[in-house]
Amino acid sequence: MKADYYLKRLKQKDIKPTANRILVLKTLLSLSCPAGLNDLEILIDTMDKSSIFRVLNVFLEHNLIHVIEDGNGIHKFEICSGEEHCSLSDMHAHFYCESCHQIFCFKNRPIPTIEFPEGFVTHSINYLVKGTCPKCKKNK
Amino acid sequence: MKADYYLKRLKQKDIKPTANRILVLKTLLSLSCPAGLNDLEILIDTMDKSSIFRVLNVFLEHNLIHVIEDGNGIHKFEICSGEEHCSLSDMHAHFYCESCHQIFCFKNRPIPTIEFPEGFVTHSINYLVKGTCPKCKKNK
DNA sequence: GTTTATGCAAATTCTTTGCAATACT
DNA sequence: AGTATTGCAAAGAATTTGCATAAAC
Repeated sequence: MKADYYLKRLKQKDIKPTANRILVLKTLLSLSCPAGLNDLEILIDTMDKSSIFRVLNVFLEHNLIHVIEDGNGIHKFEICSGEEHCSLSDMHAHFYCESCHQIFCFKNRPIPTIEFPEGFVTHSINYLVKGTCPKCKKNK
Repeated sequence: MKADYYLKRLKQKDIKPTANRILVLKTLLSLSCPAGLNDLEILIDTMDKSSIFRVLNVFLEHNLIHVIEDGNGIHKFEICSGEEHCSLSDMHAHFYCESCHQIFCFKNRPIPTIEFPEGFVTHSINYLVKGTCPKCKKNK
């Protein structure tokens, strides 16, 4: 049944379900934080990094995941929460701790939107706050 | 007089003014968009890339500039607008065109802030909207 | 049997560092 | 002289591509 769920998510976005794609999806779903390519390579030791990379690209193109950039120019990938459509209201704020380099998701905090001039079409929004997390604040 | 202005900006942030630093500052001030290391290297052909890199780092440490990440994990640097202090209210929204890869600054649009739980200390905020700019929208 | 996906290796791109030479005070 | 800055070269880190093999339909 869990397996069915993965298939469903992939089929929903018109992604042909291969073993590797299911594996990547499963791994992303198991995490509470966005994961980078490196993180995924460590978590999935049966797959080559380039294969993970290509699977992520397929996921991106089909709007199953989206990218956020952590504070260091590294791409982190995150499953779109809405099963149906990865909408703007889906996007939430992230907090990057400059001390421990961890990313925190604030799913309950939708990103406030801004009005742009005529002609600018918004696809996605990154709202990243950089600072110090409670843990690192204590240890100082 | 203009030259004095550069010196003033550097001195304000306790940065020893060298010829190269003035050059980088001058270049950054001449641009309306955040510039990446590569852009700067092209614009400043008298300086080695590593020197520009190190100057930027000095500027960062002294809060003369801040980084924003464009949509592709590339660091773009931008002068803090306030001469006195690079505050949160200084930060503004950016728009990244996924088609022509250009970054647009919306200096008049301050970033709406979000409440984080107790203990999270905010240093800076990146608000990056990705989408299609008016020009690229037309050419499609 | 044709198309699609995968793994390996290597190329690219961007960032960062070591070190010797230069400039500054 | 002594410290800080710079340029060159090369190392690192992350991403991306070419190509031959393997899997799927």
